[in-house]
Amino acid sequence: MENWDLQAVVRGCNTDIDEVMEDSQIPYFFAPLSLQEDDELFQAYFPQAFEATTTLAELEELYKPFYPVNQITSPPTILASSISVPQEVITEAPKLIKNMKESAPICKRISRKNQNKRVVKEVKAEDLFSDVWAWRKYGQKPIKGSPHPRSYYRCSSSKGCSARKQVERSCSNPETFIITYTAEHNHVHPTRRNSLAGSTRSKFPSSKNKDKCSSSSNSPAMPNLAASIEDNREFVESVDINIVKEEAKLLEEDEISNENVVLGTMVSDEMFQSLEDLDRKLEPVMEGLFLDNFSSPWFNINGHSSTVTGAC
DNA sequence: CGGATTTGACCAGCGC
DNA sequence: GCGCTGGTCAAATCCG
Repeated sequence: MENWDLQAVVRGCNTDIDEVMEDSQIPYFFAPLSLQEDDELFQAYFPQAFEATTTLAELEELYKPFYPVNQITSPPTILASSISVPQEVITEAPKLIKNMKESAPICKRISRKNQNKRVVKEVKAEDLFSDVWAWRKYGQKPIKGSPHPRSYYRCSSSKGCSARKQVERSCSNPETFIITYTAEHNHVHPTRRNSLAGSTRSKFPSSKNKDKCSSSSNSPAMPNLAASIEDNREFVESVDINIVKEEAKLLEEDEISNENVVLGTMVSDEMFQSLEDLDRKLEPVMEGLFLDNFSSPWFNINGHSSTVTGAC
């Protein structure tokens, strides 16, 4: 939970927010706010989690930095005392958001060229290629400010597929990698994981490659190579047995990813689980909250006022 | 030999 | 307009 990389989330905040908000009916509360905004919004709605007492004037101050002034008639008035928040939410939520804030690296602007929807996942090294698609590497670039190069892959499962993914080692947690999926597959899932056939070179290198890669330990294509070779061998031996099981799992992950797209937020699996737990606990609270406050013009869900120009 | 990776060159968007 | 930077191309090379 504490190791997930907020770079992914932060980048997610920079996706085309207007587009996401237009495509969805998501209340603004769950829109991809910047971390600062998210923190402030949460603090505004759950002041008990931060302070014992909060005045309405202070609440208004908290709102100021992130609601678009020209859209606001009057910020929603919420009596802190009227909100009944479960104790565990009060204790867990601030930690979660605090972690988000603290571990958030410098926010990077999303690609200018590719404005397609993006999904970012943080995975461990052994899961780097554990999806049903076949990926062909077509480039690698050192990224300014990052000690690790970024690798570029395109889908080779089908000719003409525009799906791409970028793989970059996490700065905050070098044992994990940030995968950014760009564009969408224009074909169905392969019936079998044909990526196994096409990517053996990256997954299970020969001894020659081993030497080569051991000299460049930060090669994203060969993460933690020495340590994972044995794991990879075991993976090969068990893959036929596990392939159905794995694909089921991956399909499930795909669904989670799709959900992330809808939310316009990119989270690691651990993070997603935590957010889901938090969401479940908040659900009864938020239901009433939305009805009372989010139907007001202040939350212009479908308009174009949701452009966020916060800390990112 | 087919398909993969590597890597330098090139292109385009953005900020100054 | 220019430089920086990220993304892509494509030739060379590698591997099964």
